[in-house]
Amino acid sequence: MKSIQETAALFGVSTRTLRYYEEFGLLTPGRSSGNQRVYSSQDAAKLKLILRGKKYGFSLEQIREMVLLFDEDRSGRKQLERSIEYGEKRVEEIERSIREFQLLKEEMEDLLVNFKQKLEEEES
Amino acid sequence: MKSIQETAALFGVSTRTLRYYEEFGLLTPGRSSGNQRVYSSQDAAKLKLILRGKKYGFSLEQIREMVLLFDEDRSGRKQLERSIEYGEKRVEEIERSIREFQLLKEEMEDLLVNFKQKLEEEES
DNA sequence: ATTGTAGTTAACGTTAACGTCAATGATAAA
DNA sequence: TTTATCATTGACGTTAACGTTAACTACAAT
Repeated sequence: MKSIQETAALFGVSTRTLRYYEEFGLLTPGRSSGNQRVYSSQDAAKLKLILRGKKYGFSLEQIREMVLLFDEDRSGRKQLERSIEYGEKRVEEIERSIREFQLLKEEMEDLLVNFKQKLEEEES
Repeated sequence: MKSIQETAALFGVSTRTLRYYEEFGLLTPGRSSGNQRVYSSQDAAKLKLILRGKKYGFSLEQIREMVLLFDEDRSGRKQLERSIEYGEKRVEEIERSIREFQLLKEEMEDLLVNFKQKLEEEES
């Protein structure tokens, strides 16, 4: 159980960010007797996923959908099945992303080879 | 040589976007006798790179740096060498991105396995 | 020559994802 | 118990990447 400051420092984000994520419905830390936010390790795990998503350009809206997957409060089996289905779709999307990233990499490598050839031409 | 409309339609962006990219210094199409923008195939190739970058969450600022790599007007050898160095750095960054994406994928797959186990437990 | 569509610049509007106060309440240290 | 932090909820400010509108010009077709 950590305070908002500790959690923010631990993940390198601002406290405002944590409050915003809560306001946005992404994170729902508990409250102390004096109404102060307390972050469990569950919350931390969730935050880790959120930040990983952010790192790769997903919007908070998309992340919300992804994170809802990992909430325990799914009601019943149908919900669970739909969650799995949705999760598998996401994995496919990520696989597609990886492939396209690889393409981007290859394109850049090709262009670099061109550049190097130009350098060698100048040499002679 | 295409008009702004044709180019925009071809790439699925708005004309405003093309004008903004120019204003931002990313794209520099030629002008017709009547001062209207004309896009060459070179411009189109550049635009393609820009959009690919965007797709993966790079900012226009970062893209500007990347795209400058591919401009022909590099002055002299030193510039070319620096371009290559910078390009190789980018490739490394992309490789790192790919690795982390793969991690994200694996994490999600693990979570899906957990979900499925829960489903099976309910079954019994 | 006129009409309709597409183009131009300039300027203000918009949304996401926070940053930054301000006014006030909670907690820990002396 | 006072003081110094740290917390809370508004509310307004900010930046990137365009959208939208206005007032005007170019061009293609009839």
